[in-house]
Amino acid sequence: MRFAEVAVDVPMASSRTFSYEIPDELTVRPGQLVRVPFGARTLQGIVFSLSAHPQVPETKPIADLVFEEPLLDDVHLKLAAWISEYYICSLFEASAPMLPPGGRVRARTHLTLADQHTDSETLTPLQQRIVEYIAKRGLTTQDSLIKAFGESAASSAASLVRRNILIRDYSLPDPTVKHRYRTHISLSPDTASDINEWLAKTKARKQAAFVEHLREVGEPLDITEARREFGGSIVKTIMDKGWLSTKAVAIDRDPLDGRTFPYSEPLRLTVEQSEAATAIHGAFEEPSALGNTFLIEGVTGSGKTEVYLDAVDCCTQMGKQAIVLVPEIALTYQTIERFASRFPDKVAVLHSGLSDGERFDQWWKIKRGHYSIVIGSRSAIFAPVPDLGLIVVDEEHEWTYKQHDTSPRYHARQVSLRLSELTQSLVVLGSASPDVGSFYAAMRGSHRLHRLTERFADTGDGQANRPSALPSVSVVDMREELLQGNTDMFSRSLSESLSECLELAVDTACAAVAAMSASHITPPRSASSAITAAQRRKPPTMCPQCLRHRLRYYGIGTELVADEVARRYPDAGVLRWDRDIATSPKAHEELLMRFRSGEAQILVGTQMIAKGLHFPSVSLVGVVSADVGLTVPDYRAGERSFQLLHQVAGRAGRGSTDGKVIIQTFQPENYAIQSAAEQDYQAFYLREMAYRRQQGNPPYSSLIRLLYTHANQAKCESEAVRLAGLLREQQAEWGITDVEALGPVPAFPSRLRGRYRWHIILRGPTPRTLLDKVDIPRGWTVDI
DNA sequence: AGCACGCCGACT
DNA sequence: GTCGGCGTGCTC
Repeated sequence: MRFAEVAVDVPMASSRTFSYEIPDELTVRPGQLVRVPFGARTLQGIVFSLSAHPQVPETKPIADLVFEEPLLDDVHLKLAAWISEYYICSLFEASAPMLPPGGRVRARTHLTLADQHTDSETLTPLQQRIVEYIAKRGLTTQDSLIKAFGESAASSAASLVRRNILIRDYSLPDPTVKHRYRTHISLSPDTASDINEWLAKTKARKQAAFVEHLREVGEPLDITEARREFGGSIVKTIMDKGWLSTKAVAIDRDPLDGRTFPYSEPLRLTVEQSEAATAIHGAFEEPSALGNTFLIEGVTGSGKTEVYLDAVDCCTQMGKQAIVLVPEIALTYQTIERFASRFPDKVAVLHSGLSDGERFDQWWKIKRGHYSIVIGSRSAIFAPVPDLGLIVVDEEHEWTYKQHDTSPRYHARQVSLRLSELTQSLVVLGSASPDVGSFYAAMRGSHRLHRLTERFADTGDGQANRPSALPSVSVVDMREELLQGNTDMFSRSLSESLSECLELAVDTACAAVAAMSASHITPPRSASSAITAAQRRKPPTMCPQCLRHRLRYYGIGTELVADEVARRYPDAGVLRWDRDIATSPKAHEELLMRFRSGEAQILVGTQMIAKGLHFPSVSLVGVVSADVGLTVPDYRAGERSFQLLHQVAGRAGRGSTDGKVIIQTFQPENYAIQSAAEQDYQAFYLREMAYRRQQGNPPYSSLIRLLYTHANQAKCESEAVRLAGLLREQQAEWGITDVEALGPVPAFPSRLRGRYRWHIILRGPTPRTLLDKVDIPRGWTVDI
C-alpha cells in the first residue's frame, strides 16, 4: 500500500482520483486532507483509498498533510462518492461541504514584474494597464487582477508571462480557520526557593503581589487577564525571570454560550402525535421492518416539533446522534430554542449566521462526539457525526434545501435519504404542505405517512394544548375590484378588515399583517419562457386591462405597501419585514419583539412572513398579491404558491382570537389559490398531480438542467444550439426514446451578472442515460 | 485552474 | 512567415 488515491481540488465533472506515492515520513489514511503536486502547482486533495498499484507508472509523492486526523470517515467518503456521481461534480467538490469550515482553501496565483524592460508599444491596451497595475502594487494576486480588469485579464497576464514580462508563482494557503488558544501561565515547579528568596528582599511590591497571587490561586491564570489585573510590564518582568511556565489552552467558541434555556418537560402527546411517535420508536427498535423514512403531514400548530423531539429523544437514548435540518435559521430560531431547552448542552448548531470560528469549533466538537444533536440549515446534513441514528427534515418542502449556486448542487432531503441508507438511520420529513414528490413517495409506500390534523392554540408559553380552529380564508378577485373602480392596492374587503381589526386591537396584543410576495419580479412573457410551453399547464387567460394592472402591482415592494398603510392608518404602528431587515436571527427576533410588544399593530413583509412568523396573536393576514409566484416559468409555480399561501393562512388565529385571512388575486379560479383558501392539501395534491402526469413532469419523470452562460449573446446561443444538436444526435444514434431534450432556450433570467444564459432540459424516467452519452463541454453546469 | 498544443485570422 | 486568440485535452 505505497500509493494513495487522492481526489484533487481541480474542476472536473468526473468522480476520479489521482494516484500519489506515500512518502515514508507520512502516515496517510483515507479521509485525510492533504496537499499534492498537480502540474506546476500544489493543490488540496482528499485521500479516498490506499492501494498497491497506481493508475499510472509515474507518480509524484504527497507533499504533506493539512490535518493529521482524517476529516471524513468511511460513511462520509461513501456519501461523497455518491454525491459526485449523482450530482456530477468532482470528488473533491462533493467532499468539500464535509470539511471543517475554512478547511478548503483555493490555490492562488501571484504575479510580479520581471526586471526586464519592454517596449510598451508592443502591448495591447489591457496588457499595458495590467503592467502598470502590477508595477504600482508589486506582488499581485491574479484574483485581484481579475477583479480589477475582468475575466480576460487572466489570459492577458498569461501572455505577459510567456513574454517574460511578468513572473508567475503559486501558493496554497493554510486553512483560514484554526483552533483558538489562550495562554495560561503558572509558576514553574522548581522555582519555589528562588521565589521565596526574592520575595523576602524585593521592594517591587506590585511584582510581589502578582507572584503571591499566582501562588495562592494555585491554578493557571489566563495571561490576558493577568496583564489586565497586574499590568503588562509586571507580567513580563516575572516572565523574563524564567519563573513562569506557559501552556496553550484551546478555547471553545460556542454559539449558544451564555444563553440559558430553561429545561422544558416533554408535553403529553396527543393521540395523533403518539401514533407517529410509536411508529418511529418501533423503527428504531426494528430497523427496515416497514421502512425507515417517515413523512409527517401536519398543519401549522399541529405539533410536528413535539414528534421530532420525541424521536430525537429516542435516538439519543440509544446512544446515537441526530441531525435536525431547518430551512432557514433566522426564521426558525424558536425551533432551535425548543431543542436546546429540551436537551440542555446536547445541541450543536451549524448555520451561516455563526462566525467561522464558532462553526469550526462546533464542527470539531461534533466530530469528537460532544453533542448528540446537530441542528442547522442545508449544509448541516454534512456534519461529522460519528454514529448517526436519525435525520429530521423540518418543512421538507422548502426549496432552500436545494443548493443552486455552487457545486455540488445537491438537495439536502435527497442527501438525507442516501445518508440514512449508508448509516441505517431513520429519516423524519415534516411539513404542513409536503413536496408533492415526497407525498407521492408516501402514497407509493416508500415513505410512511402520518397525519396531524388537530391544530392547537399557541398560548405563547410553549404549552400548546387547547384545540384551535382553522382561520377563515377568503379570496378577493382584484379584477372585480377594478371593475368597481377600486384601483388601490387594497381591496375594499381588506381595507374594511384592517380597520375593523385595528379598532378591536386597541387594548389587546392583537395585530394585523399585510403579507405580500413582491420579491419576485414577473418575467416578460417572451422567449424566456418558451421552453415552458410544454411545462406550463395552460397560459393564464388574462384581459389586457388586467395585465396592465398586474404589471403595475408587480412593482410594489414592501416599502410602498408600508407607506400606504401608514398613510391610511396614521395611528397604527407599522413595521416592515423583508430580507434586508431580517438577515440575522437577532434582527429578526428584535423585530418580532417590537411587534409583540404592541409598538406596532401592522407588520408588512414579503413571503418571509409566511415562513417565519411564529406569533400567536395575529388576527388578520392579508396577501396583497398572491399572483406573483404563479407566473414564473417553472413547473413548480403552482406548488410554491400553494405552499406559501397555505403557510401564510396558518399564521392567523393561533392565539386566543380567531384568525382571518384575505388573499388578493387576479386569478381567483387558479387551483393553487383555491386549494390554499380551502386549506386542503389533499385537494391541491390531486389537482397538481393530475397536471404533473399530464405534462410528464416530476414526480412522473426526472429533470436534468444544462445551463450555459457566456458574456457574448451569440456565442452563448450557438454553444447551446451545438450541445442540443449533439444530444439529439446521440439520442437518435442510441435510440433513446424515453428522454426528451427540451430547448435550447434562454434561461430565466436570460441575463445575470453580465452573462447571457441558455439552457437545455432533459426530461424522462432516467434522463441520465442520454446525458451520459455525451461529454459535458467546458462552461456548462448540470443541475440534477 | 493552468499548461501545452493545434488551428486560424490578422499583420509584417 | 509569425504572433496571438481561442478551443481542447491533460494534470497522478
